[in-house]
Amino acid sequence: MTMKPNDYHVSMDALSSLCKRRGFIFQTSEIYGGINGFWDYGPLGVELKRNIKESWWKSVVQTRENVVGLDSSIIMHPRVWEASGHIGNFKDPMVDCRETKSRYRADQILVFKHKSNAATLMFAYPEDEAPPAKKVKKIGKQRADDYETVPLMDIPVENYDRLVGPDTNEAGTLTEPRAFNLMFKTFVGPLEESANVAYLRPETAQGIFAQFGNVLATARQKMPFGIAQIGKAFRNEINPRNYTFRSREFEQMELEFFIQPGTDAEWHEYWVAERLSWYGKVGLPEGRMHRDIHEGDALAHYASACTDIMYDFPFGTQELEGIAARGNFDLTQHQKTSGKGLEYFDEETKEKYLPHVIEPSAGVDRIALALLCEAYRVEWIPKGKEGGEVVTADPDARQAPEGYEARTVLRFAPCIAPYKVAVFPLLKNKPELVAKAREVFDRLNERWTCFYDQAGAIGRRYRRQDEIGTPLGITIDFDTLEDDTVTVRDRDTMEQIRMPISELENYIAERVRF
RNA sequence: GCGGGUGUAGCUCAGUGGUAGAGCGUCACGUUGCCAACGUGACUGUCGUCGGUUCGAAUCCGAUCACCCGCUCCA
Repeated sequence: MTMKPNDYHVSMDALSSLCKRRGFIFQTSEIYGGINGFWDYGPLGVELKRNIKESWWKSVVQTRENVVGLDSSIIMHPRVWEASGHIGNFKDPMVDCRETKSRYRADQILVFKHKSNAATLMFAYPEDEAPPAKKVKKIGKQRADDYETVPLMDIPVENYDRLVGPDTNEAGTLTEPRAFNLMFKTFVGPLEESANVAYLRPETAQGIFAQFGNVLATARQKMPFGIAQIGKAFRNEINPRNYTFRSREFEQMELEFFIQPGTDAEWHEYWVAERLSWYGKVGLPEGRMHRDIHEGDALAHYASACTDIMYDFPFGTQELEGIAARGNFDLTQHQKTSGKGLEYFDEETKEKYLPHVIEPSAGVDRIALALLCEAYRVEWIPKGKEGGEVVTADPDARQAPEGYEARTVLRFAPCIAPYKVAVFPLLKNKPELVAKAREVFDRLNERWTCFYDQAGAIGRRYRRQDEIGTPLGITIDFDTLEDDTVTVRDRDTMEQIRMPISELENYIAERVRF
């Protein structure tokens, strides 16, 4: 039997409904009405996330001699954020120019406007420059003598439509001033004083840079080598949206891979390829994955390359991971701000340098969401026992066509499925079957997450497991009592094979391997 | 942030001023020899929250919160 590819997009309503119903994802503190941008993972969701993180850790850290792990604290010294540029650039109200994409501090911008308050054009300019008298003449067709200077903050936002930005000749391109500090602020110690202000980290990366010296001194690593970290990060997003995609509290998996300066391009390419291969293994097909290569203006000023790994979500193609070549921007900043030397002495070349870094930075929650979107199918299967082709349901159709019935299934890659195996006695009122099933369950449960179920008809139990993505179902029947064989039912094909209990562990190990 | 929409049982939803409902699900018992069977019974609600109008509000009004859609935004 051939399966059609998942060539349609699940509706996010249907997905979030299933996630709630089956215990993957809940709204945080739901009984109090929830909070925008925060989500909880239920019993199945937490297993899914653990599998994603463990798979990443294994692939990036444990199977590599030259990558080590770190678990840094969420609250760090505030000067970390000064060094990284997270404080300073973003604590003041900013205005953006929609046309030139420039960003200005609103309190450093002045406005040249007509003294009479007439509805003529107004001209914004930086406070350290002279008023733009020429623009008044050329674009505004007015006399500069009739104009006066006022702070930008005094201009009502509703008049921005006749405000010309500093680097443009067109009116109405400036956004209203907005505070851009997206870091959560808190206080260390019981006194809420400004001296005690601290921040929840907006990324895990800076913990790695701040401990670069200690790891270098203790881990006996030589260039190139990496430091990896998985942990929570917090951003006070203006507008969380798309289910769990943009949350205010989220989990990152970040690697800082330190390299000799000049080898940036090759290592960047290497990690893009490594990471794409990992996405394939956890179940995101090539056809749904894209690289977004940042160039020119889209590149941060310190980066020499950045490739985003994108996935086709139902709500659009969105970033799962960014892989940036950040040069030595961060180590330079921390060295400067802390006054502590962070240079590396290369015994081979007898050179001392600040290593460059390649940073693959992935969002665990986004990957979990992508895996759920990808895995979710409603299939129409022929009624009756045998034959007929399974088709992927039209997502807009409300009912299966005549002769078919709907089946909801999460086709997770087995390595990330919350439960690997479900074990069923064929009938619950036959003590011999139940006893044997418990015996098989206990044995398998030592190695894998297993689910035992004896409630209801066997077909119903299979379907329940389909809906939570359990790849294998094992049924103990009367033949088992005779010859110690069981049926193993495949989630995707719904086909069954008969197998001795003694072979089960090898078979499962092979099927669920990463 | 702006505009529109929606909030009733775990899920999907009906209920337009007069005693809170259905299907599915969940659980128990019985039945059941492999793909959402059946029977009986049980569970679940401050009708998102707060306030107002009214003799009386799930229903009308206001505010607020959350979610969805479209813009916007996303170092």
